Amino acid sequence: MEDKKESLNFIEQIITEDISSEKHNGRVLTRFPPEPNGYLHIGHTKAICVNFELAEKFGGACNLRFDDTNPTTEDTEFVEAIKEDIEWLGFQWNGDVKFASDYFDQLCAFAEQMIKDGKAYVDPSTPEEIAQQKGTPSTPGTGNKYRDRSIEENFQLFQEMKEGKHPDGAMVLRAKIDMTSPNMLMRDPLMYRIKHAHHYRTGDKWCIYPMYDFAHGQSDSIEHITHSLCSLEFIHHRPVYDWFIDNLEIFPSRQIEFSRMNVEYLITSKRKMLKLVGGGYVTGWDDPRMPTVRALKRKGYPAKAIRLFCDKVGMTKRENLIEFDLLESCVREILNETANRAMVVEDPVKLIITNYPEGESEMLPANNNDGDESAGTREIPLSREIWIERKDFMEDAPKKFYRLSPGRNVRLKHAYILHCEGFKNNEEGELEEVYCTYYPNSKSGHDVSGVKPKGTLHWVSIEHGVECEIRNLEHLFTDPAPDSHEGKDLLEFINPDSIQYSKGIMEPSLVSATKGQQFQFLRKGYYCVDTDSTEDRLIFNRTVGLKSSWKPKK
RNA sequence: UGACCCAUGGUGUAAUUGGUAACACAGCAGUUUUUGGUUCUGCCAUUCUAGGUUCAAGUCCUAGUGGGUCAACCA
Repeated sequence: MEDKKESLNFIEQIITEDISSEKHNGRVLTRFPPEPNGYLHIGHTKAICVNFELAEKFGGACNLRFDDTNPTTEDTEFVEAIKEDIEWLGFQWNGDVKFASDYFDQLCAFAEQMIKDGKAYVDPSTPEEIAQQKGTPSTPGTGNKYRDRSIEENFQLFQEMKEGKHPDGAMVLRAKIDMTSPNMLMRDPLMYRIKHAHHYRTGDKWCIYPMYDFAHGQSDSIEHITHSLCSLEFIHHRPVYDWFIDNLEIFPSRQIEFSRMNVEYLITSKRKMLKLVGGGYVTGWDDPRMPTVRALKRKGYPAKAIRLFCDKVGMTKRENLIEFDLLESCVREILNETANRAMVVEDPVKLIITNYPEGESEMLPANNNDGDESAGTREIPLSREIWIERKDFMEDAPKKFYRLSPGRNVRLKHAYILHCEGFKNNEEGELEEVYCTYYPNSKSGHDVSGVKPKGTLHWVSIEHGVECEIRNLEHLFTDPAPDSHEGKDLLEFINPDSIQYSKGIMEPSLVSATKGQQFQFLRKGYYCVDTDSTEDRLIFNRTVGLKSSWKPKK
């Protein structure tokens, strides 16, 4: 039992081998390298968990480095948001936050070294010409005359680029690798381009900026990253990554790729998310239906649940589409332990306990969480008239309907057993009132009535109940993979009912609930106090429903 | 007309590295329960195809099939 062999995923195996061969003296340093040009989403959480947790598992650390080499898309606002999200997820990065822009001087020196080694050249070709000369994946590219420029001339031109003597797009610095490589990225990749743009950190100091391929590996190397874990889409960059490290003769960081995580109903393309926000399909980046980390948080998903989910999803190089059910199961698993229970009635119907004395009420004790005594207790007021859910009464009920129906018994949670005597419909034929008697000797915890009802209902005293708003959230899309349909726009799959607003009546103890606080509304689901809540009106997001084996058919 | 990555129940992963295909989620049935929640139990269902190596192949080799990826002065 104790010696159960723990299985390692393929990255853990690599790291284990590296440690046992004393590569880097057994040191493990990973990094999470976002570009500060947007908010983190569910897809990022996988990369975050992998990098931070693997480092921790092997006694190492994980750097947070902002890959900020494109001044026109990046902003300090996103730096702050990303840091906040990572901390919320419960991770602490190694030392100070790092920035690729802190390495601009070093990167520039690397470039000059490449030029002096005859391995880089300045090319004034237009983007179209460069693209054309690159060939296609199935046909080799051809070099141009600038490849053979002299070292002195290249050096001179690069200085001019750096000094701002040339306009944007006039020329680029390229690595001289192999224009006939079957790997397109090895066909003399661009190292530097001219951009007379203000950088949010370096200001106007630079007018040339390194490209990803000339910044990422070198930044890893500068930080002595041992294992640079990234998603599969970068696999073709690895030869470039290695080529620069080899030719610069710098610290040999190693890139390892894994498949990104795709989750049903959630999209992770920034462009597509922007479409949702920009088009008003959601209220913003933190709309609880969005796949961003801040949206999931607002919806009530605990950080622990998201991490549990990432762990359960595993680690491979395969394409995947993970069922939304797995995510929800993780959320329920965490919330079941941590969320206090409360009673809230949605779509209420009045129930009158006809033999309960008018004008009287009593306080009934209730556990906040039956599975966790430390969660404490609260008191719930009961009076003659209460709200119950409309769904909990049926005139002609099937045998398996364990709720209210004329002649049947049912328990009010934390209170007494009721016997249903009758009901009244309004003129439209809708249920208006339900009439019951209660067994005074059936009080919860002191039941000597001998009555054994099949079901238990939640309820709220009409006199004491407080109104709130409930936002019932569904998938934003009607299709589990809305962006996978060739020729069809994502917006064709928008779910028009992805958010439904309804009124709820809550037990009075909930009035002191604070933003972000999570509850299980008995028999309903898990709910979280939304940030839109005000002093006098609480708003709850439905985080996830409870599982239910009762399915009323037709 | 190229290169690279991948292929195990419905889904996601595992298999002591060549030795009885297992875990989780979902589904179904039951148990427990003052939540049709929770708990617990059981059931269902798996190695892409064809060759080869081997006493033995999910695992190694070859070919095929299928899926994915690769061209931005983005990262």
